Amino acid sequence: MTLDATQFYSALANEIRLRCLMLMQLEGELCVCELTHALDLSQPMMSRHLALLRNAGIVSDRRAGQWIYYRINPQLQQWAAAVLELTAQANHKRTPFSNDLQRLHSMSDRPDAACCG
Amino acid sequence: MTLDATQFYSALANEIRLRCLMLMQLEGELCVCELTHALDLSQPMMSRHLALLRNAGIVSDRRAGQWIYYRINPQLQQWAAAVLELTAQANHKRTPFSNDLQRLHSMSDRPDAACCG
DNA sequence: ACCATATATATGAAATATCATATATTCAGC
DNA sequence: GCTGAATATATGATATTTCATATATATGGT
Repeated sequence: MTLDATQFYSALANEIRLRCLMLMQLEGELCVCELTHALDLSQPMMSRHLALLRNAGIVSDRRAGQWIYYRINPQLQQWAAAVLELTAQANHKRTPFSNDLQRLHSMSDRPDAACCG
Repeated sequence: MTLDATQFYSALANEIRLRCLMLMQLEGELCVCELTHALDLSQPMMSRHLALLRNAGIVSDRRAGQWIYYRINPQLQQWAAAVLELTAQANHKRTPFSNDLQRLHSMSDRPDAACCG
């Protein structure tokens, strides 16, 4: 069950997945539609990348009604969690991450995960 | 000149390159023949992966006579350097990294980089 | 309660793009 | 010319994307 380093970095070696992870790192829990909107991607493509992250144990998911929320897996090994945190701190003001955050915040009809999940 | 996060993680997303980086992180400067021996790979293959790391700005090289020494680039962005350090700390006792270190240390006729570089 | 419909997400299969490896060759310094 | 190292090319393996379709939950009308 232990995630090895190469597998971990392979998951991060894709811009779409890294952008998702950065958003989760900064915002906590996000549903698929929020991520899809923030990154301006097709839903199947987002679903594919989230499945990969989920199978690697990097994110965990939770269903709430019709929505499925993803977050950084709270059981992720400490060093890997630290890597994600470092990456977010150092890069969140740079493209494409800052744009994603902006698109997320300007989304109307967001399900209210952050406040009452 | 700034290394973006996706490019950085793409470089780490390969076991051979990660093993090289871990050795450099732990041992400092190493020449191609030491890396080739420690990882038990062909020279052209090692050269190819080192070229990728060099082009990405993650390692720097220095010629000394017939040998070329590689190290983690001292000008690597701080967050990326911290990621490598974290990864080494958390993983150096695990396979395959521990085996590489052992093979390196048991190599005879090592060029004497560590002591008089 | 039942049925039709809408919304959110996941997945199978095929097409395409990217990456890794092996072999042969070349280059640079002694 | 020998040794350490880099590059070129061909080939095989993996990853990514897209489209079509499937599942699961919610909603409105009867």
